[in-house]
Amino acid sequence: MRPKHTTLTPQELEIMKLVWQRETATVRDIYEALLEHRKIAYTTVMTMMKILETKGYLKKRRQDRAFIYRPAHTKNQVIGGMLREFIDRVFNGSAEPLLVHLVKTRHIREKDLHKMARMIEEIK
Amino acid sequence: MRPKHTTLTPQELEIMKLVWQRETATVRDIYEALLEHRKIAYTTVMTMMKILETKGYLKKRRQDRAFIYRPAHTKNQVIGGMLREFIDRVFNGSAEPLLVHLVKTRHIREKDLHKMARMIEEIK
DNA sequence: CTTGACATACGAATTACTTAGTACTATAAA
DNA sequence: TTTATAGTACTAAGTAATTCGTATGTCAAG
Repeated sequence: MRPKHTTLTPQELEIMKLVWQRETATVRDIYEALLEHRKIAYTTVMTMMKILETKGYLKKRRQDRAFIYRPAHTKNQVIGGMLREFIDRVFNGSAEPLLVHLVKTRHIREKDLHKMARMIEEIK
Repeated sequence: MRPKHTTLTPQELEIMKLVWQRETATVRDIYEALLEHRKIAYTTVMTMMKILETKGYLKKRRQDRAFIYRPAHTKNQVIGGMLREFIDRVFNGSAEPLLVHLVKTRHIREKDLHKMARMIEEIK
C-alpha cells in the first residue's frame, strides 16, 4: 500500500533539519539540540523519530544499545517536495504569483534577483 | 486573548479561494462549487465556514433565511501571511534559498525573473 | 393548514498531530 | 552482584482537523 501523502509536519521538519545538519544522529543528540530552545521529553523525541522512520524520512540502524538515525532523502529533495506542494496548494501550481508576492512584500531584493539571473546563466 | 496561530488548513484555504472569487457567498454557493470536484456534505461546508468565521477569516451577515459570507481580509493579505509563515518554517525566514529552489527545479523561468526585475523597477 | 424545501444549530466520530508517562532491558560501575 | 544509567517499547491523552448526521425552524406552495 502506498504511504499516502505523509507530508512533513512542523515538528517533524524541525527534527529533520537537525538530522540533516548532522548526517547521522541519535535520539539523544536531537533531544539535546531541541532542549536548547524548549522543554521537551526524551520520549517525545523518540516517538517523533519513530514516526519519521515509519513515514520513510529516516532510516535507522542499531549501534550498541542505541539506534543511529540518518536521513533517507536529501534536504533538497524533501524541501523541494514541500515547496512544490505549497505552490500547488496555495498558488495552484504556478510559481510566478509567488514571486510577485516576494517582490511586493520586499521579502526579496533586487540584488537577489540579479543573483538568480546569473545562476540561471550558469545552469544552461 | 490572542487568537493563537490559526493558520489556514488546506480545506479552509480551498473554501477561502472560492469566497474570494465571489466577493460574497452563501454556504450553498460554496457547497455547489466544491461538489464539482468531490463528494462533500452540505453540513460539512457549513461547519467549515463557521470555523472560518470563528478564526476571523470570514464575516457573516443574515440575508433572509441564509447567511451571506464575505472575506474579512484580502487574498493578498492572507496568502502573503501564509507565504511568510512557510518561509519562516521551512527556510528559516530567508527567501533567497527558496528562490534558489525555484530556479534549480525549473519551476521559474528566466523570462519570469526578468519580468520581476522590471516589476521592482516600477515599484521604486 | 399541511408538507416539502432549505436553512441553521448542535454534536459526534474519525483521523492526525503532539506530547509524555510507565514498564522493561541491557550495560557499566561500585 | 547489585544498582544506577541509558536505552527502547508500549500506551495514553489532549487538541486540531475533517466529515457528516440529526434535530429544529421557517417559508412558500398546494
